[in-house]
Amino acid sequence: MSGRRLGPAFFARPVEQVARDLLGRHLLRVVDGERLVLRLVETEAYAGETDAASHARGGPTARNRAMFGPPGVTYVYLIYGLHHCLNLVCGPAGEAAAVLLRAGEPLAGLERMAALRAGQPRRDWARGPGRLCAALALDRRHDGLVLPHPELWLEAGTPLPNAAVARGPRVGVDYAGAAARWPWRFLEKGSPWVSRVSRAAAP
DNA sequence: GTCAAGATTAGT
DNA sequence: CTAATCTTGACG
Repeated sequence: MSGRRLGPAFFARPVEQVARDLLGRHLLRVVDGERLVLRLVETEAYAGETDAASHARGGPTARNRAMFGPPGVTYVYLIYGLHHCLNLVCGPAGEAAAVLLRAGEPLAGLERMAALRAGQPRRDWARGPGRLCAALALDRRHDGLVLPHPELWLEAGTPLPNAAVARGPRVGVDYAGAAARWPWRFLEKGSPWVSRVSRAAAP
């Protein structure tokens, strides 16, 4: 196996620290009794109400309620009425900080992910936050779960050394003013599994 | 009540 | 570059 299951203590830290530390960790998902494994290669940190780019900026709503829960809770939202995105709540309860999981390298359950991705090219299974949720069959029903959960959890995996980590501004948050330029996107240098936007931005 | 825009993606 | 399609927050 890939190590111990990560619990609340892992997430109860500053959100940008957790986002950095999630790279190289393993995200596990059980679908119909089958184990799917992704090795995380791209994340983004979002703070709470002080972050103009965060969904929590306006306080709690029906959609973002889970963000205000304790560390280790999932926040899954629907974007553009089409795609789901998975976040993990960080910091103390009520702070509403969370890490968006943007991309992962598939390690196990490839056939199942292929079926869930319905005809997409194999290399595209988990590149991008919407694709990641599609590959793992995650949607709003998985909002507010407490990790570790019987069908969704994180294992220690192998954290990346600093030399293997790149960072840059968050994607798609131009509306957020100065906060749009905070370097809170973290990714594995040179990984072919990072999202399309991160590949385009890479040298 | 209306309405514009969004932490995206696939297809022109 | 644009369509697809649902939730939210601003505005009356």
